[in-house]
Order: sequence, then C-alpha cells, then structure tokens
Amino acid sequence: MKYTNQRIEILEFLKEFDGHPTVDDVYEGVRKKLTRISKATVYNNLRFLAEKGLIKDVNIKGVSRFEANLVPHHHIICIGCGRISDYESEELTDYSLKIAGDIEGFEVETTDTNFYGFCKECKED
Amino acid sequence: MKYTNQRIEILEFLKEFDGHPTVDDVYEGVRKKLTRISKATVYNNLRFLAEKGLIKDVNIKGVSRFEANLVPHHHIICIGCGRISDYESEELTDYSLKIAGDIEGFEVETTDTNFYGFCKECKED
DNA sequence: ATAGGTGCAAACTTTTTGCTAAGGG
DNA sequence: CCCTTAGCAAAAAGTTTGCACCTAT
Repeated sequence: MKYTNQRIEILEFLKEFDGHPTVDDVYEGVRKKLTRISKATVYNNLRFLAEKGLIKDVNIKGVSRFEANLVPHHHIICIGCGRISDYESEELTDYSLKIAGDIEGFEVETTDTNFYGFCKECKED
Repeated sequence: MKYTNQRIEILEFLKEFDGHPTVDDVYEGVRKKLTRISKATVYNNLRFLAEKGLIKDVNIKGVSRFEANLVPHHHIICIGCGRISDYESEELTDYSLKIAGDIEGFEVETTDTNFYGFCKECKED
C-alpha cells in the first residue's frame, strides 16, 4: 500500500475527528490542507482504507460514516438528531462474544451493539 | 393512515419474505401482484412505514434493507456474502438494556447487536 | 521504472420530489 | 367530498469509473 499525501491526510483527519464524519465531512476537512483533492479520491480512499481494515465504515440511517477507532466499542444513536457517540464496554463485548459461541455454523469475528434512543437535547422536545 | 393496495402488498410481502429484502427486492416482489406499481411508491411507502414503526429499516453495508419482524432481535452478518440472519436472544437484549441504564443523559429505547463473521459456505473459502 | 494513485468529468445508482389523476375514509 | 396517495418523470444526492497524468516505492 502506498502512503500518498491524500491517504495520510484522510487517516489523520479521521483520527483527530471527534465523532463519525460523513464522506462530505471528510472531504471538507481534508480540503483545508489539500485544497486540490477531489471527492472521488476521498470516496476511493475511504473505501480502500475500510477494506484494508484501517478504518471502519459505520453505516447508520442510510448514511456512510467513518471512524478510525478500531478498539471494539458500541454506538449510541439518537433517533432525534442522528448524533452518534461511541460507548466502550468490554463487558458487553465479552458477553456478546460468549453468546456468539452458540451460533451454529457461523464463525463470529466481531460484534457491536447499538443503543437507540434520545439524547439530552432531544429528550426535552 | 390509508390502507391502499400498494401499502398492504408491501407490508404483506415483507411479512412473508424470509430475509432482509432491499428496495429492489420489494419492488420486484410486489410487482408480481401489482404490475403497475412504481418504484417511487415503493420508496415512499417503505420510508413511510418505517417512520410509522410498522417495519424496520436495517441499513447494513450501505444498503437499505427492510424487515417486518418487530420482535427485538439481533443480526448475524456474513462479511463474505453479505447475507443477514436474525438471531433472537432475549437474554442479550436484557443484558444490553441493563447496561443502557448506566449511560448518562441518554434515554435508550431499543438496542440490538450485530455479529460479524463468516457463514458456513464462506468459511470454507 | 512502474505499479498504483490522483484529479476531473462523466456515468451510474439510489432516493426524493413535483405534478396530475385517482381512490380511501 | 376532501385529503392522502399513486404513478410518472425529472431532479437531486450519493457513489463509481475511465482516462491521462503523476508519484511513492
């Protein structure tokens, strides 16, 4: 794999971004440093990096979002505003993996749990 | 809410379909009975029904898929072929909801867990 | 030197919308 | 009868691809 400027900046952006940016978020963010980068390059690299396992494609509510946090974790998703937060719980991951052992004929590699509900702001409405 | 033929057939199709059909699957399936239905109607109704909570939009790997199974359950997703199976485990749901109580400032309504790995067929490759 | 990547534009795919006609409550 | 919905087509949004040029290894 080649470490081009574009690739490095995209990875860097994802690592520093606090949240789960969409393709456009990544494009706009990276463009601040690499003004001439094309959106196709962003798409191609996000796909490429996800296939290589260097980032994760978190597809929620029909929108592709990305994250560079590779530590197993869960997602808290607000039904109201769509905001996504990470939630780390080794306990829950372990519990799920224990259960996964009972699924016949299927070899589980990873697992994650989604929590759907309302965040502080949206709860008030 | 109006119970039009189109709406009824889409709901019926989802209830009888064994799996997680895409928009196209639904369109092709329903078209066997309602030959003149348009794809826009399928899109609009799937969105509408999902908003009403009569069906669920299971978005996995960037593709919208739908299901009429409203009983809380989990998903087993094959990384190889993309096939999705339901997995019912009240135990796991309860465990997750118990953990959810500790998430500060967030009111969890539902939760589900995804298991990623390889199915029997894909394991062999 | 060269395999693989970039930028750009165009092609494709997927989803939403505006409009008129029609059908359910 | 009225308001929502269907069908159609067109527009918008999202994603991939072909090609000529470039660059990391």
